[in-house]
Amino acid sequence: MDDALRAAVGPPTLEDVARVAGVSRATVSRVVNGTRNVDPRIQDTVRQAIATTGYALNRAARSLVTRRTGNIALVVSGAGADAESFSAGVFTDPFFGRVAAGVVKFLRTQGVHPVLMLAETDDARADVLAYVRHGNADGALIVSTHAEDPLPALFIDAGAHAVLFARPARPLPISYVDLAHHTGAALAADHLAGRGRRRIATITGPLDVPASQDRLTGFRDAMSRHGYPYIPIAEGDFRQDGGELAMERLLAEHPHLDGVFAANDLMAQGALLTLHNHGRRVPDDVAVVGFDDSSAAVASRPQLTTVRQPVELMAAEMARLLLARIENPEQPPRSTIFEPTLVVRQSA
Amino acid sequence: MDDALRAAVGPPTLEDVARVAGVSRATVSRVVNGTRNVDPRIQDTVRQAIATTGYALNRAARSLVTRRTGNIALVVSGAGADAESFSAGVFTDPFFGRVAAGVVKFLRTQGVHPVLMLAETDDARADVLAYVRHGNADGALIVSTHAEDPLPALFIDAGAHAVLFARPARPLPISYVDLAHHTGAALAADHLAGRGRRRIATITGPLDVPASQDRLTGFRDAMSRHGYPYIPIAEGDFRQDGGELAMERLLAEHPHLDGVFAANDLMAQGALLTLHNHGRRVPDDVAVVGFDDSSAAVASRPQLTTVRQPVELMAAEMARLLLARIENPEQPPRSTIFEPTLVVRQSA
DNA sequence: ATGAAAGCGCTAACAA
DNA sequence: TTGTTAGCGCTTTCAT
Repeated sequence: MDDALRAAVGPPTLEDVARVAGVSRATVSRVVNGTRNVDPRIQDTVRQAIATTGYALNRAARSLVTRRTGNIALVVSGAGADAESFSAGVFTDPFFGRVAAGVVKFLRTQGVHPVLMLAETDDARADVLAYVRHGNADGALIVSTHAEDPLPALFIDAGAHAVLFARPARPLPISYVDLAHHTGAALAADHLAGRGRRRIATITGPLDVPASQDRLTGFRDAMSRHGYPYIPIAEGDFRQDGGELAMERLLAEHPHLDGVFAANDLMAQGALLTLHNHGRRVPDDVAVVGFDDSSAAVASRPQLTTVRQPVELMAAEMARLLLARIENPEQPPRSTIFEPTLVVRQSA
Repeated sequence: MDDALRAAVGPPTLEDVARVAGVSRATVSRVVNGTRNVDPRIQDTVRQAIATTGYALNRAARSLVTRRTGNIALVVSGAGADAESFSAGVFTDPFFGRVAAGVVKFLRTQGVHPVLMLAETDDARADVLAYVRHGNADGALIVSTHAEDPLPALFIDAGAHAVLFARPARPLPISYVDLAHHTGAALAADHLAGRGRRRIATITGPLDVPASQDRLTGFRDAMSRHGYPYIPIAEGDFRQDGGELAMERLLAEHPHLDGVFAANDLMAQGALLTLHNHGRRVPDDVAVVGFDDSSAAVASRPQLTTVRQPVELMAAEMARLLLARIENPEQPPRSTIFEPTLVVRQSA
């Protein structure tokens, strides 16, 4: 009778479980939260009661008192250039998909959930910041698409928790994960040199992005170790079109080149297209090495030899760093740098 | 003094705003929620106070009383085939990125936030269902990657709100958005026939997926209207590899074909590669039409003539349908079917 | 049109 | 080890 009434009223609460188990709300709460200091036999009783009532935690209620939500913001942030096309483009980039996959898979082992947010305008950035500042998420995972993204600084100023994917353009007291780009580029250089290539050029990413710079200097350093002090370069934009155009320029100025290192796979794919249009066979005439090991690497023909960036692992680590920070806010910013590996396929 | 104390204590609450504005909590709440019956002058005062205090709503507290979270689950659900590779692949598909973009952009106009979830195993599905059943999200947007996804039925049985992207394989009392695939395929057929192609074949998607079937029958119907009752087909898997292989088979059996309709752009891209390997020029020797107008359509060379699916709009509508359902749970399931358009580029 | 007050479900002192 | 109790910040009757 009483039970029937309750059933109609809503989902079971701690109170219901307590009544069924014949204990207090507090004890049930302790069991639910895995606190010690609860008699094993009572624990069993409580668990029984939880099962029979079909109890599930109300996160809003918990959140109200603990001031934790169990949610974190997964933010894709841009410099605010062309806001309209931004969202379409960024989510379509296979890179972001890998980040999302890595984050989701790690977070669910922790019972934490990612809230997807876009921060492509000043207003949107303010919203994101307000959202986490006001406790609607416990922190933010920020993936910036541009070098001068103001969002990380906003988070720092507000004292809100955040972890970045990739080192910020200017030093900031904030945690991030990144790749040893220098090492990765050296892997590419060694491979190209090892295949006997002598006239080697490189297509860089946008040079205001730290990763682009690091890949370029890493490549140059390694090549000069191999005895090639001068490396022709063409700046790209990390997109396929940019790769095509850059390759055109390189070919115009250096028609006899026999090796190219592109700073990401999308541009390498573009380079492949241009080379093909110019009748160059890959890898016979020109060897091409990409960077990332994204889906583009296996989608292109020939498939790309490329420097693998373990994006999913990096994303998981980013989430781990954030949760650690939330757990222990005193802890200073920490960063993790991952080591790249070379994946040899057909293009070089 | 009192203010300084408060500032150290935490973010401003309704109470703080009320004190500053010299009104009661209830009045501030009414202003915040846009309720009528508040004196315009008092509204102004309150808004002032909100601004000066930097007040922002605590969603957990609201959620506790309204039993709404303002969050919805954005679920990518698979049949559970190979759970491991699933997440990597699905988020990398440009299709999912477009859905996410459309959903995020629409939801933020409504002050609602999407929580990203993966449902690739039975356990994960149970988690997702429990999550929304227990009020941690107000409903779910489900994007299934396979025909026999059990998740929609689970939601229906549990009485939880959900809207699907694409009609389910077997009829279900649930809202969804979809495309007029039949019409889209006819667009492709008309275009191919209009270009004077006579020996036309098609690469289909997995034939247990409704969309694949609809595109196939739509294509056949239109072609027979053009006087071609027989159309060779090869079944693909909606991925590039599958397109390559299907094209191989088609070419082996019908070496003289001069037109191909692929049921999505990824497979069309694969077909392009195979055709190229066999020395066929596109569109001169063989015209190719894709489907989706995804990023692959502009990334391939030649760029694809394709049937455009307005995925972002469809995703936004999906979110709109869900919010409407949450607002008014009595309302029966509703579906919206979008019209495709033909985008003519270079491949046909 | 406004205010007073109850209470949403939970956690965390504090007592016992 | 367990129970009692006081809120967390908000919405929402019910009075006024």
